[in-house]
Amino acid sequence: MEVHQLRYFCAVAETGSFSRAAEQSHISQPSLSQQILKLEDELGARLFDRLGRSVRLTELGKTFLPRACAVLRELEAAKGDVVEGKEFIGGSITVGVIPTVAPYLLPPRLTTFSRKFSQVRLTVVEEITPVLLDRLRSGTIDVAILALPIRGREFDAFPLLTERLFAALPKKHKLNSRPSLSLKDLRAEPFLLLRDGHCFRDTAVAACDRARLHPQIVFESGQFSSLLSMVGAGMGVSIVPEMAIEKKSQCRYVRIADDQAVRTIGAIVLRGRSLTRAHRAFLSHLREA
Amino acid sequence: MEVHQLRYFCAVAETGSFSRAAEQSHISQPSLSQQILKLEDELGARLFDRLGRSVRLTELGKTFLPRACAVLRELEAAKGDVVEGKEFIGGSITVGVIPTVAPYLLPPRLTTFSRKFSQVRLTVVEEITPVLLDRLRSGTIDVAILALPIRGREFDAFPLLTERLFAALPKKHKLNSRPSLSLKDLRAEPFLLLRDGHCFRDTAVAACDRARLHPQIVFESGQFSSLLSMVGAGMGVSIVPEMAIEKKSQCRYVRIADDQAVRTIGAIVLRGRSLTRAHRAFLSHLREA
DNA sequence: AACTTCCATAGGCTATGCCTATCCATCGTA
DNA sequence: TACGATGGATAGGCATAGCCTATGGAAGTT
Repeated sequence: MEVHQLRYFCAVAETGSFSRAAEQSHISQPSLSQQILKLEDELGARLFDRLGRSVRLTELGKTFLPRACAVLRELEAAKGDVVEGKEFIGGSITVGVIPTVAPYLLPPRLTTFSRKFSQVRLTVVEEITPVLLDRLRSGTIDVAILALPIRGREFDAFPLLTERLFAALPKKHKLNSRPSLSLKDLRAEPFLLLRDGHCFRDTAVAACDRARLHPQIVFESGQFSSLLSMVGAGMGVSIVPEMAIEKKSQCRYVRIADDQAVRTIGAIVLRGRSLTRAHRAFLSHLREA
Repeated sequence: MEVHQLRYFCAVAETGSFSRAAEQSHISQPSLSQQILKLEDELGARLFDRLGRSVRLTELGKTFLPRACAVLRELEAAKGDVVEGKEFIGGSITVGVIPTVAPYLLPPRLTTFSRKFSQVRLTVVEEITPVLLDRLRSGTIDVAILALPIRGREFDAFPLLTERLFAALPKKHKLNSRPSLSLKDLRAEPFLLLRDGHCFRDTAVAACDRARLHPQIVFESGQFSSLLSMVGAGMGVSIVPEMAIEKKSQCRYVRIADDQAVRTIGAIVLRGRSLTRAHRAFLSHLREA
């Protein structure tokens, strides 16, 4: 039983004539005849009485007609749903962010996005990178915003911005006046760093490694604001990305003059996943803003 | 969008794998792949995300799945309806009868039929032959019971019985003692006949014509019982079919010795009309009884 | 009786769905 | 890192099935 057979059947039922139905269906009368015959064959019963003059539904045809119509209606509805679904910018997006980005980059962009696409329900979760990657794989988040690069070809990445790293120094530190400094200059300083698991800790440690620096770590925290408070209190120095700089804190910030002392923030999605219009809108909004 | 594509789509959604779905659908994996691709192409969007390991429905696929299932369900329902409808001996039959048969032949057979096939709703209408033919054509009755033959190849006929004609005579008529008589013997008698339009009038008149008899008609009625009452009252003679003989009436009946003085009762249906099982059961019941 | 109308049949062509073989990417494992 | 296993996509060939035109045959019309 094929869709076109049902179409032809309904056309004949509607017009009361094979010829008319064929015309309406844009096929030749014999072709339509064949398909009706075939349908009747499969059902094992006649659907029409062929009287000399006209054609009339049999009892069975009468019971079959609404069924056939229902199938065609359902089909149209299905197609319509898809088209609509494609046009529609809405639905929900769940975005995951690493903690060292969450407070700085996202809030303003989320509000402008939500204003622009009020149909889209945004959910944000804050997790460290490996958790985000797992959640991308399992589909519990759609997009992750984190530090690039991510190894492997498992994800598609969209870089958003690259920021320099800064040394955070106590207010009265002797290096404060310098426009920039090398990490080597911090050799003697006690360090405050993010806790293990935070990718920016790795970024900072990598930068130190390149400078042959093996810092003594005197404090660890899960968030920059704690580190900066401690730095302001004179416990030591730290390394922070540009976006973490708090103007009104007790710290001073000096740019680190190392071309590799940067971090790149980007959005990634699971490679091969099809993106809804909402997803795409979100990604391009992130890039524009 | 074809039915088999929807089937494959549902199979993939169910099994979460093209290969598994292909196996379940008894086709090769490439064939299934092709059809899914084609479906996606027509819809203009991906229905599945092909991740390395497994396959997952896209947002669009998720909305499409229940639709596709609905179509398939409707289709099954339609098919089921037809099969059921074929098995079922029921529904309704409307049968038309001419007035000169209605009171005699039908009642006993209808009751036995209704007892046997209690699911079938029987309706009877009493009309003269041309009206019955029209109603067969228009489909407002399914079967007509009337005097054969019917001219033309417009109908299919099922002869039921052939009955002799009898002369109905007043109780004290001189011809009463004869075992049979010729119409010529009635040359002198005043005649009572059915009204014009009743086919049996034509049958009787034709018989008279063959006997070179041009009867003087003194009474006309639409039913035999009126004629017979009048005959009993001595108004004249009449011609009646065997089934119209009323044993307890004031008349005497003498067989007419003319091989052509018969009438054949039969059932007819519109040629080319498909008959339901109920129709066929009714026709064969008429013949058996 | 010729003509028209309408559905069915016949024969040929093309498109399409299915097949096997193969490719390519991913994933698990030595 | 390299290799084999798994799973989907691609390529090419074949058979079916739907469509076409031409024709047949029955019924109704002029």
